[in-house]
Amino acid sequence: MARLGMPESDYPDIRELHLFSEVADEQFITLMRGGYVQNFPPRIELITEGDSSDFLHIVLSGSVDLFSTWNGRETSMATVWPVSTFILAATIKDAPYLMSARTLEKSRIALIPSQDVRAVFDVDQGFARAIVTELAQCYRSVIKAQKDLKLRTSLERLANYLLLQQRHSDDAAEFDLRFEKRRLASMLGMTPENLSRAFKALRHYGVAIEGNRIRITDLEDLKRFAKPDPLIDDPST
Amino acid sequence: MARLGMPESDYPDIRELHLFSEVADEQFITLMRGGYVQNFPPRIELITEGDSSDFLHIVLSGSVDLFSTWNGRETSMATVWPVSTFILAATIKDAPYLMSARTLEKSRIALIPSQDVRAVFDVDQGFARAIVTELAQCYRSVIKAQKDLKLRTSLERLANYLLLQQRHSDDAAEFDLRFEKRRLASMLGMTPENLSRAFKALRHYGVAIEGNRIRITDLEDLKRFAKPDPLIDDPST
DNA sequence: CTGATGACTTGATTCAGATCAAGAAAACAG
DNA sequence: CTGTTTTCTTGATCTGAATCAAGTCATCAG
Repeated sequence: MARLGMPESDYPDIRELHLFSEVADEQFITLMRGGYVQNFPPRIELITEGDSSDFLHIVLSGSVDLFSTWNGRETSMATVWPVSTFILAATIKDAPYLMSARTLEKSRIALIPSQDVRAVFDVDQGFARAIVTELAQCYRSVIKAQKDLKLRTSLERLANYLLLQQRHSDDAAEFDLRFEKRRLASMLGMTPENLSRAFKALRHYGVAIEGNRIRITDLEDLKRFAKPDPLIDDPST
Repeated sequence: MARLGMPESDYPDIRELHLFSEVADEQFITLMRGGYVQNFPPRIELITEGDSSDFLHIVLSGSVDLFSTWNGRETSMATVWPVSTFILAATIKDAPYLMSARTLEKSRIALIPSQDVRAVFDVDQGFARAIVTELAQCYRSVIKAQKDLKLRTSLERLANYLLLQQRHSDDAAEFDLRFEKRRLASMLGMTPENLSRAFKALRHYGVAIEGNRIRITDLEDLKRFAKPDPLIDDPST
């Protein structure tokens, strides 16, 4: 299934990533030649927390769930969409993964040996700079997630999630959820049962739901309840 | 109170930070000359979330609480001890602070203009590399905190916190808490009342408390309950 | 020493959210 | 299409933790 060397047809997508856009051609080719690409079925565990970080992973299509476990419990930490990388920090530090990863759906994943990444990082300043920006971005994302979790109730988290999804759908009044509800629940740090009840509760604040379809009937009302804050909800800052 | 240019007596402490150890002498001097040092009384707000990041901060003595607020609620995110920096990510990205900071006690803080940091970052490869390691470290710390929060009850968090503090005290059976209990509570994501009850509950697992003094009477018992995990509790990995 | 202030504890109550249990709806295989 | 499996919903109950209220203890200024 796997074969060494990335198909050249995948180069452009990866090259467009902020992380690789400033790498010198020569180094970029080196990275690509050393890596490979695999297609995975849904629900395959790609990495397990605690393992050493042998590869930087890039999601080319599909989606990946980053999750963690302790003492028999499990929680979703983040979802990775194409095209982006994950476990960059472990790769750079040459430290064990803190999270496990599994495909949510059929996914195409590029794998680049961690030692190649570290080697290019040492010689290519454009790459080093991009890594800094990426890591700073990742750090800030987790801080925002932490604030969301510590400062808000689950109902407030859901309300803000819906506002974000609406912006993501070009501010359309109607849009579909991007996940299964059970996974959305885990992402928001709640149980499926509770999510179901939360959707019902949001009817009072201008949200109508039918199956996977969300309709925002009163945006102002929802915003008044959700109190979105760029320092928590804006992924770009 | 403030005056431009860092006192040279502070150079060595800062130079020893991993972040600055690989910077070329010339650049280091530039950074130090552009910065300054201030002594702050306890409970002074140093930065406010949302403000633009004008300075990289370094705690030289004392300690600093990083906290966040939303909708009238407040939570402690982390505590910074000497000698280390904070809000590096915001400085690098030239983005607004995501957290506020206040001194916990009388503290000596160095301030280095963010634009200087970014400028040196662009020209000094050793500095860039150190920043990457530092950011990766910060990122992983927050991930661990997130796991602690999502996967454990408050009692479990306290138990693991005590184990960590014990290691920090050279594995002594007795040691003192480093904070006020009310702040410890906020750090652990619980109320002071609840912390008080939690300490009592841990008596059943080999912990004796009297005032600020903790005595671990049965380490094995406590470990059995706390189930410490290096992927959550070990700050070094 | 004495009173005042703030930190800490303790108990009673409330609340958000988890768990348990069962049914409804949707997805899917044969 | 039909039976099976899985997801989703709904209701009842339980639990961890917050809140409210009152008291104790320690610290410190006068």
